[in-house]
Amino acid sequence: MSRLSAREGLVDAALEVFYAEGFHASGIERVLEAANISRTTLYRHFKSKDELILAALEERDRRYREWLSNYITRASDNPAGRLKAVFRALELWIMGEAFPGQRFTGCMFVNAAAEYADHEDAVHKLAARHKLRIIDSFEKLARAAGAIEPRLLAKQLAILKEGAIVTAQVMGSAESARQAGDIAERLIDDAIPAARPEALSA
Amino acid sequence: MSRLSAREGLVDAALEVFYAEGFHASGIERVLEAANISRTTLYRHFKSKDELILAALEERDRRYREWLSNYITRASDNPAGRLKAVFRALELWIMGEAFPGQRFTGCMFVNAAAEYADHEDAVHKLAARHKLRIIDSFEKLARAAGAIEPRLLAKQLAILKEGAIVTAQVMGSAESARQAGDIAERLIDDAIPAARPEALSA
DNA sequence: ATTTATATAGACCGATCTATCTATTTTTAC
DNA sequence: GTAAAAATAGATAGATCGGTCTATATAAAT
Repeated sequence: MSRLSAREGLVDAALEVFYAEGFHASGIERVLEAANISRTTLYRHFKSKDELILAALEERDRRYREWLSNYITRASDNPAGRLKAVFRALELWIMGEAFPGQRFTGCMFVNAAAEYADHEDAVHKLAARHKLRIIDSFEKLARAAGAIEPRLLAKQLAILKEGAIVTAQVMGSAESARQAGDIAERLIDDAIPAARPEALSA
Repeated sequence: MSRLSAREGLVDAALEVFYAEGFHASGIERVLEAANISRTTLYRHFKSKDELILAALEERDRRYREWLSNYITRASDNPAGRLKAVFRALELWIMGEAFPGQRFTGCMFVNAAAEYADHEDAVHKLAARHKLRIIDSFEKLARAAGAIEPRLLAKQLAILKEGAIVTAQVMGSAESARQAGDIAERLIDDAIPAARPEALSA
């Protein structure tokens, strides 16, 4: 194992442990045994638990947005269709079919922001940045789809997405994703004149 | 101080500390000094930290639903208006004007469910019960308002509510409450034939 | 093959965690 | 006013926390 893959294994284990069991609740020891690595090695790569948490969240941000992007890109060839596909992706995620071997326990960034409530905390800031990136990607699609107010539509869809995820996490059911998706479809159709059936028939 | 108020002060302090700083991150000591009480007294009233957390969440559930109910009841005299008023209440809460001396750090039950991810955990169950009670209260209003599918409307509004709260917590802004409220108004109007302007003018 | 440099495992550190126990004070009862 | 009962503060226990240190093993270099 090169030193690069040691770091990768560490981040991978951190992602798994912190997502499944929380940040403060999980000791470094849990990560070490999950990564099958020793304390010294961890502190050679990261100067503190917080740094490891930040690295894990950076990786989560990367993987999550890549997964979502891939899913909606394959699901539809037009921007409006891709926005609608987001909520079908959420449903799969909630049912545990998005990230193999990883049980759904809500959005890792929401969970992180909850444990690190201070907005100035680096962890919290990273969570906010992730959400902003998601909104930005929605906005791009909304603009490409010809939405009247792309930023507004993006924020509305983001609210629906968060609501569906949190509800699923707390209640333990995936129906919220479908319900949010239904609302989203109406918002998208209303915001994109060309995509409205009425406009097409006129 | 009677023994009743000692318990009350303890629950009050627990609510404050755990909401502001998280459950695992807050030691018992922080609660003790906030309540100005000794260890022994705590363990006379609660047999463990978990029991104290459960008691604090029970109290939060009581206070929160009472606050929301009072707000929307005063805001409007009809069920549809009260449902719409929910989102104005959220905005006040996010801005820190709902619970005096308590900075907004998201929904305490969402935060609790995040730290206690196991659905069988008593804390998680309590969080789910709170959300169910909120949905039930929405459903009653929706039914009273003459909604076509009261349960569905209630769930939709709940998703919007959760989305607005989580977004506000992570992003640190109250605009999500207004945006969710705008969507909610459309859903409510669409679900209640008698309340639709078109229907009235027909 | 021997020296040098690096990575490792795991003992160890002080601090902090939840929870208990004891010694003392305060309250209650009459 | 005094005895019985209850509640208190604070010391303490035992476990675990994040983080460091040392002694050993491995790899690289010449």
